[in-house]
Amino acid sequence: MNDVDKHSLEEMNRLIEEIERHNYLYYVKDSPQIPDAEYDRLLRNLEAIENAHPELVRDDSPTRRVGARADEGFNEVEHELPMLSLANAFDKDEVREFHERILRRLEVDQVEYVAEPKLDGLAISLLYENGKLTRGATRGDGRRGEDVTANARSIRSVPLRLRNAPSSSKIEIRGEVLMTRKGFARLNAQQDEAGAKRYVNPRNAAAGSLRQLDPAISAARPLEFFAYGLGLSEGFDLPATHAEVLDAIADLGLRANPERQMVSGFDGLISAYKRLLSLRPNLPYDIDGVVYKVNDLQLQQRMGFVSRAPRWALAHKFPAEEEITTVEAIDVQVGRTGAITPVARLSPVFVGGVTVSNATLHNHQEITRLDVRVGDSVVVRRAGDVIPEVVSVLHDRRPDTSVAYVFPVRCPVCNSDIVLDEGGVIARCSGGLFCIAQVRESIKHFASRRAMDIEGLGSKLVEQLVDNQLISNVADIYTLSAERLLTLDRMGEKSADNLIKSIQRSRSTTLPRFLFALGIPQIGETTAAALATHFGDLDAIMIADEDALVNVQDIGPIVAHNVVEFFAQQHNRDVIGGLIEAGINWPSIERVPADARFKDKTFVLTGSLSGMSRTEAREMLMTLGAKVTSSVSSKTDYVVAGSDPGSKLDKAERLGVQVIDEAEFNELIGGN
DNA sequence: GATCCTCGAGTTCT
DNA sequence: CTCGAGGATC
Repeated sequence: MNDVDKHSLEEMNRLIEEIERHNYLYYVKDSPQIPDAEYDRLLRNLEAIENAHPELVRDDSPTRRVGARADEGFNEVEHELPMLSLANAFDKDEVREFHERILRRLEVDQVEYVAEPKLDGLAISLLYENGKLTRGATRGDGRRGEDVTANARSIRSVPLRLRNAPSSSKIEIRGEVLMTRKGFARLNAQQDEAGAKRYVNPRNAAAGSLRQLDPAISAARPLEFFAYGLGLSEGFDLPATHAEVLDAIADLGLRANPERQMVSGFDGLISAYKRLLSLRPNLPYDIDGVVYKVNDLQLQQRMGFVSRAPRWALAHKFPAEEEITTVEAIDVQVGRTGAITPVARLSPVFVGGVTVSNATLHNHQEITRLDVRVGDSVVVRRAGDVIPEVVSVLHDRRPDTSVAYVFPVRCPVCNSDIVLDEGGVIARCSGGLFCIAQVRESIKHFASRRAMDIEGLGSKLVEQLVDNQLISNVADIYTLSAERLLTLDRMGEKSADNLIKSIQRSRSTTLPRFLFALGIPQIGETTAAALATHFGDLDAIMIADEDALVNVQDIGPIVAHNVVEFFAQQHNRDVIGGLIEAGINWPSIERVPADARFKDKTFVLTGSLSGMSRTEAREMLMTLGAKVTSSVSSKTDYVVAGSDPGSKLDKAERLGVQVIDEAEFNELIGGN
């Protein structure tokens, strides 16, 4: 070997070592020390040397993650130590039994466990011989699995070489391959673009990706690996506890789950379960439970196995996020704007921790996309706080007698024609004021918290009032008397009195709230506030023509037209007249001084503040001239993060928007 | 004419 | 919270 080659070889080995170190820092330590671009540069440098000296290329080089296509499918491999399954527990009592059985068998009064999330992916085994990855295999039936070495190599969080591995060793790492929720969403978007089939959930996507015959496809999929234990371990000193095993695995360069924790006793198990359950919605990947393992390996051995599951471990499952149920009926709802929304009435099913009996089907397109019919078996999903949705229809379970769903052409409430609006997606009842459903919904909107805030006048009561013809428009609310209210079912003196009081309170309001309450199409809280500040009083808005309206910030020709149209209708003018007569009043708009402290500053509030409600904070900011919006963008000046902030915080950090906490916020506004 | 930003509207259950 | 679309901007 000449000097040049020798130099290249040294440089190549140095680069491989450095890349492996950064992989370790990134995946295991979760603290990258160099930007991604710098990492890519290292990879490219390595590639350049390898291209110049093909004869020197090492097969464990990080550039060699993607191998050749397996045309013949996967070979079967036998696990030297079977990959066992875990016993499941679905409630506390089963966990208590598990714990008490362990205490009894081991004749101890307390026992320590490791608790970690049960990742919803697929189990694989990675075999490292003398530190090099030589085989990756799926779990299969536990005894035999499929050889997916080529695809396992393409996963970035699977090191091709262990760090500090004993020279003569055979170490089998076991863990879970999964796809993050973000990666899953991205993949499905790509599948859509390519006209390919969508995956149902991240687990299926991970399984499908790992089983691609072409490792190049597998490599392009966002797969991740988390180790949860050891299989075979020859030439490697086993520590005394499972927690130490996981730490040792991390030292070898693999990622163990960062949420693992040691707990003690039954109460410890349950608190770990609760902690992970609350963490669940915020984790980047799906988990379907918690795994408890006796920490002490000697004690594990004394516990032994039952059939194919260890007695020292238990999977405590969360309520499933997906369940199968049947569609009993498809109804349509009529919204305040006449929007016709189809709703699937479901046979009640416990999913994601609550009982779900309704799920929106959004619109006729969605019904066509799903091809859902009454009588169908459907998969319903509810993850975290997310609203339940019908994910898919099990078409092979469809009864022979089923008939295709026909979208109604007439409003089920008022029998008016249903028309598609411009986009062709939203169907609307053309009944307008003649549709009692639209009247009911617009009254509910008027009374709602963000509008006139009439406490006690909720959905049920509005329906009662309208159905009993005590009111037929929003002005009628102010003609109600306690005596009339008492004629309603389940209405006592106290409730009637309280309602009259809150109606009275609502007479004093603000112009933006009043405008919003009217329910003018396309006029929400923000636009209502813009109208109010621009024109100053109601009369000016009512007589404004389209040209005048488009001068308002964020109002264009379409919205302007809606506003003019609304005030042109005699009925609307009458109702507004009635409301003013009934004593609705608001303080005249205080012009925000041009030198206001936060003039032209945009704020977004997230999480809850301890000192004031979000609404209070918003109103305070607005009086100081600030604009308060609901979504973060590059134009946002400050994001105020209270406790338990939502996804807005992540976005703010990504966009580099200034984030301030409650203390800083108080300081900022305190200067006034 | 295309692209980005933001608002409005509708949604489930406790 | 998410989707669709109006409005602003280049």
